[in-house]
Amino acid sequence: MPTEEVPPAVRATGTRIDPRSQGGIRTRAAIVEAARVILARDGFRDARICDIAREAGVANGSFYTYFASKAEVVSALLPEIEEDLLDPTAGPEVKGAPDIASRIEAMIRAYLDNYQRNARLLKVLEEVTLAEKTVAEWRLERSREFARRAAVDITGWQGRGLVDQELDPVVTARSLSSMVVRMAYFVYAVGDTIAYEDLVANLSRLWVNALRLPVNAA
Amino acid sequence: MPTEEVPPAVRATGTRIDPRSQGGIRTRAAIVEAARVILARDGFRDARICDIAREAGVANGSFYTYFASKAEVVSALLPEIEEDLLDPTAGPEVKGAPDIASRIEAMIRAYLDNYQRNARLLKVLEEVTLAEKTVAEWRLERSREFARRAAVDITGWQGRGLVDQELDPVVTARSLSSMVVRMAYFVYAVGDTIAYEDLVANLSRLWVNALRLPVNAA
Amino acid sequence: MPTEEVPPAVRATGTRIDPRSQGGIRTRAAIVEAARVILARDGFRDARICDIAREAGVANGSFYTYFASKAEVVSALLPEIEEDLLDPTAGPEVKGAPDIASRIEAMIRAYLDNYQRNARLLKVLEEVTLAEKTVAEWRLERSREFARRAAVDITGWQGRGLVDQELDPVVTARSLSSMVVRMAYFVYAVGDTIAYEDLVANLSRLWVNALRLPVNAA
Amino acid sequence: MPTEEVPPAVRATGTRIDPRSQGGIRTRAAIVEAARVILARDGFRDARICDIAREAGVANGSFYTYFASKAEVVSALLPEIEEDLLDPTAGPEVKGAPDIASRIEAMIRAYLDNYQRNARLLKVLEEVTLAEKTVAEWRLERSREFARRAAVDITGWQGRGLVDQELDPVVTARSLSSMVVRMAYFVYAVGDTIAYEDLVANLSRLWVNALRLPVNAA
DNA sequence: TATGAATGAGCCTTCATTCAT
DNA sequence: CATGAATGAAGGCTCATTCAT
Repeated sequence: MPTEEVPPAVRATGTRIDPRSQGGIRTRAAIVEAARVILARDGFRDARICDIAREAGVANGSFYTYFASKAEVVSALLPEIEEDLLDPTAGPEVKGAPDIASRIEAMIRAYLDNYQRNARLLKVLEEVTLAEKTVAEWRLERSREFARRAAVDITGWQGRGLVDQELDPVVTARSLSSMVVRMAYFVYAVGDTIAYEDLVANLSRLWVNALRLPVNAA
Repeated sequence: MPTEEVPPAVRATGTRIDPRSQGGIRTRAAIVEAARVILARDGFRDARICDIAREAGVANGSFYTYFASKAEVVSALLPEIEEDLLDPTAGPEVKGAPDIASRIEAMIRAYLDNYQRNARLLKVLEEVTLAEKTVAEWRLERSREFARRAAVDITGWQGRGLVDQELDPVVTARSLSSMVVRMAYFVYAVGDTIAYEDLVANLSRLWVNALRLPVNAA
Repeated sequence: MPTEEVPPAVRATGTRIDPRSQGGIRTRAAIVEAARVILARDGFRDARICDIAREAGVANGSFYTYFASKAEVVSALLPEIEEDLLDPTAGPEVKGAPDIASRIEAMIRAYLDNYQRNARLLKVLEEVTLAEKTVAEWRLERSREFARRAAVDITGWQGRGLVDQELDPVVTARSLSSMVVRMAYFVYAVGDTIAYEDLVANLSRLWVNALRLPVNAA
Repeated sequence: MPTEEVPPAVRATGTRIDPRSQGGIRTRAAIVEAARVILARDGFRDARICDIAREAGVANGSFYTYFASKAEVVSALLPEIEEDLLDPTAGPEVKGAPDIASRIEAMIRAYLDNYQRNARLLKVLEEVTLAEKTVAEWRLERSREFARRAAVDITGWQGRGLVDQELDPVVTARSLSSMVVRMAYFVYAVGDTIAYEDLVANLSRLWVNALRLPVNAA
């Protein structure tokens, strides 16, 4: 038990470097990529630092040159996941849809497709969210941001009399998104079996109904 | 180590007793109750067998007289959680509501209240679901069962022309439930801040809208 | 990096057992004895827990059943060293001396002899004192206690007009003891070479002179 | 790992440069100064090479351009400490004292003052002495040298009949110095509390008494 | 000479699980 | 059935040291 005034944790080797050299950048990237692979394979809890290091082709200690913990390397992975998750909304299919209902369907479809592609990693994200407050907060912020943007649309539609005026745009956006997220989680992460087209059709219709959108509103 | 690859050597000896003596029953119950306390306090990952044993006031080894692992004691906790979760649906407020919309609101209210009361444990449930296939399956089954029951209602309403005919009753029930579950999770487990009444009002209206229920249908 | 409110250190497995069973007592004793051997051999810094465990003939983890750290096992060793150190003062040779000067010489002789016997361990003690505040405090307290007792003698002698009235009994006791301790350290721990009898003769004479004790005062 | 058993593989490459360029000299000096700061802050064991390097504003590897180990940089610090420690003896107050007793008191005062100023570093010195044979030897040599010089005085005084003829000048010098050193260590490094003036007065009187110096001998 | 990332041996520590009493 | 000490595999993490640039 350390008796010194300054507890070790304070002096901790917490200072991880921000690579300056070319090699450093490459190594860091290799570790992040390896983490993606190992985390997808083993999940957060069962992923071992040494496996990530080996997968990255670096020494055990090199992991700690760039990250202080497993949680931290996940944080580094987050922005990539973020891009993945946000792209759908802005994808060409969504924008090109002729009416709002079609856009909603395209968005749901894009979300589910993306979830399916990244199911392993998104399950890990779920796991880390539970374990790491910082990640939970990041994720909450992302959700809110996403909801805020969706809320802008909803508010616009409300202004045009297309959507139930009594709904709170932000809570509605969060709720309907949650519905999609959760169903994607059940189907792709937990293993529920629902036919893809049934799922898309129902979720889309539930969105449209829930908003009270006229069928062909554009 | 991924759940599905546990080498035999590590796997617990398996044969756990089903207590016959009075003392045995009491001991087992003490352990289950202690597990509830410790899991709520520390979460699944951080809960230690020895802490549970101490909390139960029994020796370390006694845990293994009744359970082969942490996951197993959680399984023993499951029925209690199940009751908690299912009670709401059948609560007097739900049954006594004058119309369907009120019943839905009462149900959502009951669910949220219950979630709030058991937030810690439900967060653990989330955690274990991620970690333990058996629990994930149990939970999936519970969700389906719940959805099946809700689907019966929906189907009935569809038969009476009260609800959108195009919705698949089962997928719809699962989706709308997921929406509530997820929002409860965000608000009570992750820490999002949404005013309770706003949440209830919106979720209720989204349910009703999504089903296309006429306002005063009973 | 743990994100939980309660830092791990607080929930730490700090609770080490106080052995209840016969076997437990024996094991603990074996570890303490092994620690004595290994510490004497390697010093505090270089002593490894695993070496102590092996020397004790127990598993690595068993060390932690009884002690939370190397420092803690040293603390367990302390009382034994204490006895060693205090015995001299009360030894038969000291008590049986015909006059005060002889008693002082006997005491110094006893102290040096004891130091020589335990040189390795006392060097370790020196090391731990520097590294562990708790041990430093324990040692300081021991020194003071020792000085307090010596001060009683000095005060008595002052009362009888045998000793320089201007000396502060406590500071004097501490200073003269320090002189002996330090010389013992130099000769037996650091490796200085001074003939034993020269050392005893000089230290004794310095004590007597310093106190201004008449040669044959009894 | 005990100092004397360092396996060749672990031993540093050895050949360190003796800087010829201006820059080299400055870099080396920066490292030494940084070592002084970090060692004073963290102690020998807890001081890390990388911290010293950072403090010096040089790269990690640059440390090894000039020093093969932590112990070696301490050796480089030694001469500075030496100066600090020896200066007192030669300080103006000591030389200017009217009689021997006053000189002794001035010397003790100077020593304590200096110890207080450098307490942190002197504690480190204590630590390194325990850990590094070479430093222990250096220090022993310094002590002897100091004692030798003091012994010259004592011998002189004996020749003039001012001092107890039975004392061995060298052992006496070492012993009385040890007394002062140890008390300084206790008060300034370990944290004992003795009023400064009491300490000075007692130590001075003990010196004078121990030598049997007539009060006003000059 | 300076740089700073890479290395990896090595020690610490935990805790699920067993088993003799 | 209860006890509680013993076990030891497993992984985390550090940091002195090297070496290519």
